[in-house]
Amino acid sequence: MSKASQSELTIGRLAEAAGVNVESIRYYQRIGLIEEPVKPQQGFRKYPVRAVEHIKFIKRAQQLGFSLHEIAELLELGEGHCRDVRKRAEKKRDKIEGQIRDLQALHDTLSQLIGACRAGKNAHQCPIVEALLKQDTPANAC
Amino acid sequence: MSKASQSELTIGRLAEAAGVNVESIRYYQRIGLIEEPVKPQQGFRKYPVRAVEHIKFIKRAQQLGFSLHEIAELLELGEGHCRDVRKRAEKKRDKIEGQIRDLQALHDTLSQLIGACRAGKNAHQCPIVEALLKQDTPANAC
DNA sequence: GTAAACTCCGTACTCGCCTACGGAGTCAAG
DNA sequence: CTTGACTCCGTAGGCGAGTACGGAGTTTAC
Repeated sequence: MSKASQSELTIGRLAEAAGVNVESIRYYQRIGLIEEPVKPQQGFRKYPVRAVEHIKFIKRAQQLGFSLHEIAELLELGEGHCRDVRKRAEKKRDKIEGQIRDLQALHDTLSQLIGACRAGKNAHQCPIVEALLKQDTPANAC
Repeated sequence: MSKASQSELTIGRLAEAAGVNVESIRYYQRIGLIEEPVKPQQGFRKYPVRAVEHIKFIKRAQQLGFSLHEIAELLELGEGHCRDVRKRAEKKRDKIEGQIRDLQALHDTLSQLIGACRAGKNAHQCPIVEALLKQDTPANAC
């Protein structure tokens, strides 16, 4: 029985727990996004359980459109003084606001178009097409 | 004087007008994202002015996190019957809704953390760091 | 104590999205 | 009619984010 079984993981178990594959973890280590535990002279590296959350955070952030570089920045917010941390967080927040606005606009446009398409307002050209390309495309149907 | 000067562009002018570089346009053509005008037996290819909007649309969509492949799909909505177009547009809209929700959640989290950091609620660790990593990181400051 | 499963490490490969290069041909201004 | 800027076309290189591989060493289960 290993006395550390619930507080330490091998890379394989970590990968499984975090839902990524081993190679990705090794890649994150290579680029300095996560820390590589020292290798014991005997046996394999051991990862703390919280590394699971750490990696999940990376994946979540990535799905939100952050690059690994940006994620590294987010993580580095941890070093340095609170004021700096806050400044950078605010900047990030502004950027996110912009993204939300853009997506919202696209969403609204799509909704409007879907409505027009459903109503069949325009017999000779599909309103979606029309709007997407502003008089471009071969155009048929609708 | 060229009689078509305001309705046709060379690739260079198109690139300039759309704010991308020539190579990108050629790349988009290669992958079939935009159509390459036929080459006249004499002279250079001519692009219609609306190609500018077309490319700008691509860049806007890209900034919203669409891959070129997805953008191609959006553009292809133009082919096919209105019902199909609408179906795909609705799917896309749902996806965008999800993205907005995620970004909004991140935004709220960041806002909350920025507030906590500003209030200096937690003397021994920066709340942003704490929340980002859930008890990870070297941690100082704040 | 041996076999299967896993880790380690380096290197190489892939895929998406460009960017650069080079030797043509073409155009437009002087 | 020449010169400089631009186009054309193919091919190569680059960066981000992995993925694959292969020959070690190590651990674990039987």
